Amino acid sequence: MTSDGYDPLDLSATRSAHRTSMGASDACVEAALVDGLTDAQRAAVLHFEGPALVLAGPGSGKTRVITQRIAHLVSQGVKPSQILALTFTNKAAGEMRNRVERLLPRGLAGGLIVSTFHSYCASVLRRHGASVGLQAGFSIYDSDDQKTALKAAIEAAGLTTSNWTPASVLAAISEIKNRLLTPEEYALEASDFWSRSIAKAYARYQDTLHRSNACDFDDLLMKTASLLRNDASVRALLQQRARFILLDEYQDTNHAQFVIAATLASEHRNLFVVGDPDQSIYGWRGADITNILEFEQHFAGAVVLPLGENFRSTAAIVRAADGLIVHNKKRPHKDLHTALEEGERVRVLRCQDEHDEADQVAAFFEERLRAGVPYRSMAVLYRMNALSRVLEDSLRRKMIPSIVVRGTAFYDRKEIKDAIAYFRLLSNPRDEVSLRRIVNVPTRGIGPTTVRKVEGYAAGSGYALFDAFAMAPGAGIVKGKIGESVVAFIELLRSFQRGMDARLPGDLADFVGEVLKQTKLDEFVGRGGVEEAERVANLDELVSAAREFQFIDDPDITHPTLRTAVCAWLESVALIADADAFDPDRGSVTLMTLHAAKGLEFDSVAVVGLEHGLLPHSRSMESDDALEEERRLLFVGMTRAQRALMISSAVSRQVRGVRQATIESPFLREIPSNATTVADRTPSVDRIVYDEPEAFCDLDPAELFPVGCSVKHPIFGVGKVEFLARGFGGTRARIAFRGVGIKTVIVEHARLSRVQ
DNA sequence: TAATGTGCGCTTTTT
DNA sequence: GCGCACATTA
Repeated sequence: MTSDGYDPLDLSATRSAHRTSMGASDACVEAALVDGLTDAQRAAVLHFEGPALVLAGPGSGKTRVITQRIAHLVSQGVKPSQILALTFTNKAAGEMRNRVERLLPRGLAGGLIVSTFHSYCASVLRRHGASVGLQAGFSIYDSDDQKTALKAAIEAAGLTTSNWTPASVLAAISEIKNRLLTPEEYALEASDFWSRSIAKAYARYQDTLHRSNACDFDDLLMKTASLLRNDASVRALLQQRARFILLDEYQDTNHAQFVIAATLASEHRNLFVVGDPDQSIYGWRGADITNILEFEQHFAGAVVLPLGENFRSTAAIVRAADGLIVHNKKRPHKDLHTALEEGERVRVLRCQDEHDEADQVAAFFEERLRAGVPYRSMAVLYRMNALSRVLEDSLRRKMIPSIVVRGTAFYDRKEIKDAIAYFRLLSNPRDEVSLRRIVNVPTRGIGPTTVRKVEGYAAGSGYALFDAFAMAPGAGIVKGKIGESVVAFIELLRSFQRGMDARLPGDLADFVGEVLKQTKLDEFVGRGGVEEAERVANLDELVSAAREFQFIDDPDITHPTLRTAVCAWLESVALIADADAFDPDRGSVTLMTLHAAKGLEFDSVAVVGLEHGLLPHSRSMESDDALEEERRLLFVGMTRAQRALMISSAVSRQVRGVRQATIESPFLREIPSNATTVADRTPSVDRIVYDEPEAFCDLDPAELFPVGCSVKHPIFGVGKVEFLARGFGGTRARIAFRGVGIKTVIVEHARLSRVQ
């Protein structure tokens, strides 16, 4: 995916290929498709049948290869409806579809599926989910909903929750689901206390999801995989629709995705995957890098097509990035090169603090603007979202327009989640998470005690929770004012449901507005001051979002109703990706995480926060694999830049309210000095401290100064190490100094030495 | 039951 | 620095 059309170097000779193809005959299309491609690109585009792996380094034109290959297949007479292209984000899918449509004569792309893995699975399950226990209106739970469901499941099962956090349990469950193990299967292999507890929690959690007619992100994949395995007729149908499969970002697929792809491809064996092991950055989400490394073993007779030439970045940037990534031990040898000019060196900046750093980023962008580069071709990348605030402020002060790319930010707001919960409950009354969420929002007197009563009634009678609420007043479970309130609540929802079945898809936005009004949700969030007014504005924004939602008629559904549209809208909202919010046409500098930047390119890029504990992140420093993934993350960031790259760190940084001294990222020392210019903005006193201990940056402080050892500190004297903890900015050691008392120091800074 | 106050703990990346 | 869980008061 390309960020924009701005391209001062005309870095690629192939960009104009599509322009000559409009309305041309098939033969002309054919010629135009390969015109201007390199030999390697042409080989990939012209690849026809059989499995193929395209090893596409950064900037090697992989999106072009995929789109032109699709067009090529169609020009060869392959029906678009037999081509399935899967990407990582909706944005990438949309972009790819657009490009293909531009390459083909008008209307020829009909029936082509270009989608993300998750939305492809969701649409498969909408249609065929019954045999894996999903009804059409099923809800898709995000991590917040997952937490709620897990808590409810654990509570209902009477399991103790101390010692484990919902997040860690969910991470474990996610890992199990990626391995495609059901609760029963996992229980068989669970032997120790922890895994047996997880097995129980997993089983209960799945019960809750099943009762709620809901699935989480992992279920979308897992249930599709199991559907393909167990239902021969659905398998045959989907295989037939997938005569040619193209997978983008193959290095980031997990086991479940591998199984789905392999099953779909097993009939026709036309699996064409594109990826780069050096850009695998989702290992923490279950991505399995061996999928791409062992592609040839998995698919006999596979063709491997390397695209090594970088058409994006100038030579200095490529040299810097390559110099970094060669430090990864677990990687196939790969040559990264460019024929482009040397260009300017990578600017390495050591700043005083995060404000200084942000100002330097602003200065960098102002300089690039003077060089004729528009703001939309500039980006700041960082390891975590929390770093965006300071950058935003600084850019705003300098009058530099900027936008933070975070697709889910809007839908993370409480009032928006509440609103969405209403619609989820309307399309799926079994959705317990949504029901619990809004049963008393706005407050209508149905508090926790009432909910618990009805819950007990549901458990005893076998009713679904929603039905139990509907029956409770009549059954005398809830009485008086509360009973009336429950009746009114249920009746309100039922009237909305009748509307959903009677009205047409075009009424979506109006309906959304009506529900917000009649539930009085807008009034409820609006009472109060300025912040509350903003919440109301957000709800209005939700109505606008619904208005902009394009409901695409599904040829399989003869009479789409408003219900169909609500369902489709909810699905699109659930599967939104952070990167989807990226819009290069806004004329602003882009701020986003390194993860979200994958697949994009910009003339000028600043990567900030190159500090030990931040990049590499402290949570990634326990294993070599995780550390290598952090290195790949920086590699991805650096290779986004076409002509100017700045990477920076700050000597001191405030993280969640606490200012801390930092040390430079070890990655900085891996970047070859013949590709960089270094500027140190810190006072010389600090420099002495930070330049000296380079030698032991690589060594594990825990090994150097283990708990119990005696150390000497230049100020506090001799003491004994009591405790070590890794954290932001390095390793903290609690040391009991003789005559001074207990002090906590950052090992990397404190210039400690061992004494016997 | 609702609204407000207080203390505690955690702390990345995201479909 | 923030959000969540729990406690207190009307």
